[in-house]
Amino acid sequence: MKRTAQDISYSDDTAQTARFAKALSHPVRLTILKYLNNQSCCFTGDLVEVLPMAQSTISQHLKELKEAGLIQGDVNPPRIKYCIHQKNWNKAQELFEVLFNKDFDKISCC
Amino acid sequence: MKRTAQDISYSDDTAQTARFAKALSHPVRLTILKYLNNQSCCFTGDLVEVLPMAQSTISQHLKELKEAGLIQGDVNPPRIKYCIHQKNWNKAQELFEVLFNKDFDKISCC
DNA sequence: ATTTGTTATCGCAAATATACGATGAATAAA
DNA sequence: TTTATTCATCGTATATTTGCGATAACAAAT
Repeated sequence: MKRTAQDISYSDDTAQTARFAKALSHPVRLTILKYLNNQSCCFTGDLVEVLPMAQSTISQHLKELKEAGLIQGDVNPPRIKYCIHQKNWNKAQELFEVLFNKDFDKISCC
Repeated sequence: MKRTAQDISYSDDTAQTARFAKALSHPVRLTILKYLNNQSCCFTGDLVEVLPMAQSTISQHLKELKEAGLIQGDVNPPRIKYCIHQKNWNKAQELFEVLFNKDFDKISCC
């Protein structure tokens, strides 16, 4: 019985890092995150004004960021206020730090 | 004349960060990078032994990592030695650091 | 109860990503 | 020259992503 890619199970950290990276892999989502991280929380409508794309498209990107855990939305009728999900944002930062951290005993060969 | 998502041009850093993030967004590629970063350079065959997937699939992931600039391959007939592309790897680290870095004048509202 | 403002979701089309087996290319060894 | 080894590339099938317009959902105001 042959093993294929479907059988692979990755460590929690690897899977989580990949999930975060995927959320960060689109320039629109990066723009949204930078906006939230640097300026303030905002409403969907604020982003619709800034970004030249359909409202439905932006809403979809927000959904992906929310599902990845990087942002959170608080109902503030009739609007929804989006903010960085600080705890998960910190976790993502930590995972990327670990990823880029060389082990001290790395063997260099090139 | 309507503006759509196709018209958007992003800053170099945003585009580059997105490209790096996309390369990091698959657990197999993360596994390869961790392997290279923590242990040593390696040949494609080493990865084929470690990862339970088709050789062609692994080769494809290596190609994507190479195209993203995160690794480099040195011909070492009949094999190819893959290593982290240190300069671009450092650049990626820097871009993610900037991404997660809060500006000091951030306005907190939630 | 109806209307308004805001945002999410649906349905679709096009593009991209993922994985595989089969084949090709290149070099070293026989 | 042939063979063996190693790795890339091709062709293909399936799944996921991206983007849009249209529509639904929901609370607040009228």
